[in-house]
Amino acid sequence: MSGDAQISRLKPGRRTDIRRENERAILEAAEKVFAEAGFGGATMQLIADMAGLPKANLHYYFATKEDLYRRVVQQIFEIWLDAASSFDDAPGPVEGIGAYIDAKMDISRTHPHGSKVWASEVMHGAPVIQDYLETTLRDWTDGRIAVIQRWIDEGKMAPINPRHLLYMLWATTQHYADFGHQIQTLNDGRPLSDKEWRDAKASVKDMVLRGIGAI
Amino acid sequence: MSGDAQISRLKPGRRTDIRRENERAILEAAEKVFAEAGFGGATMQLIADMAGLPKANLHYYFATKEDLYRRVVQQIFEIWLDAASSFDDAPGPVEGIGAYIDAKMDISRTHPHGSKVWASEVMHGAPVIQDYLETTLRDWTDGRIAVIQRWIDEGKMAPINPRHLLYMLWATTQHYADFGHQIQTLNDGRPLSDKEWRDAKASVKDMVLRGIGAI
DNA sequence: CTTCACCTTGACCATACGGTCAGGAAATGA
DNA sequence: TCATTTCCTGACCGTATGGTCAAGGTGAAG
Repeated sequence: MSGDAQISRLKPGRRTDIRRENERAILEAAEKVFAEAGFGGATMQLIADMAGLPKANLHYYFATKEDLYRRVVQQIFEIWLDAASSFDDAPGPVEGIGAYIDAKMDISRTHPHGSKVWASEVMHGAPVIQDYLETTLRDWTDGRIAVIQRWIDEGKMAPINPRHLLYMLWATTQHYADFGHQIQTLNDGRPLSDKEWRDAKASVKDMVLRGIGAI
Repeated sequence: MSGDAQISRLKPGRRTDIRRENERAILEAAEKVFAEAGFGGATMQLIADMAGLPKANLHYYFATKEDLYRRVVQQIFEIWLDAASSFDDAPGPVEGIGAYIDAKMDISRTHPHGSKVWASEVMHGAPVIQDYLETTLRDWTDGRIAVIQRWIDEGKMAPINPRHLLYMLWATTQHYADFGHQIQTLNDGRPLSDKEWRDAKASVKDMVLRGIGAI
């Protein structure tokens, strides 16, 4: 068993490749369609077309529309959590929160669809990922609140409410993805350039770090 | 004609009352359903049930689902703009931006559904209110940027980028409506109490006003 | 070559949805 | 009272959607 597994990992075999590649293409298309149309507005047909597969093939890899949606949301949540590591091992708020803002702003730029799907899911009452909110997210939040409180106790920042600081960080960074269309419209219809993204990141970091008395 | 109009305004007449009351009930139900299910997930039947009317009656007052949706979004946008007046006639950022944060946080608490519908609309590319973004919102934004820039020039706040300050204000205040479910989950499943809302408002104002060097 | 597990897909189905309509009820004004 | 406008609604329709299925294709192993 384990020998076979190793061999198939080294020499993947076309079968495995097909499955992996098709699932990847479907998930990528699904993320985009769910983000642009919402769960209710998205259709399996549209996802199939975008993935370049017949609709029946989608149901071969993902039993139901809800299963596919669940996978998309979970995928995003994991990216989300990975970025959270920026927070850890930082000596103080300037480094920790600064790196976290950088990471989340980068995700907003590279994964705008995922951010929208997440936002939509939460706005509709988190019917699919409620358990994640109650376990993983709550634990993560509590841990980060403790870190921030420690920084406050050590006099490295002003005594603000750590919970509302986290909300502000989430809101502000994800805004650039979720409301990207509005931002683009107010930017004369053009997407933010590299320079404008750097300005955005710098502005957010400046306002937040100054706002918590870290600089 | 004008005489009749005046009379019917003073003594409304049952006809007018019926229309106004039914339209109000439909719009209220629609706002909630659109917020909870998105445009695609909402059904006219569900809105009708929630408004206590047969579905066919909805189509008597609103020709299509899209017409009804459009009215809901417009309604929200107007509430939005009214709050913006907090910004004007303020001697400086502490009063102006402070009042704006107060007003927007209050709206997030009293009109969470509307905020979600707006967010959903923008996230999906603003198919219905794109023209509002390009005209009314852009003009409003430009005006407010000018005001902020004046405050900066007068030395009343730090030289931050006014545009990104506005984005932060929108993001942070609306987060309490759009992500209210997540906030409630992280609050042990309970909605924010009066005191917790006061804390939230105070925290946001404190961080923002300190962040822009106004206090 | 044969076998077998895995993949592919056109055709099909039941359902639910937005929207229509005809005919009746109710209110208003003359 | 009668005529007219407005309002109400059950029944209906065409369409689009999520999902199914049976039949066939394809590559790897023996």
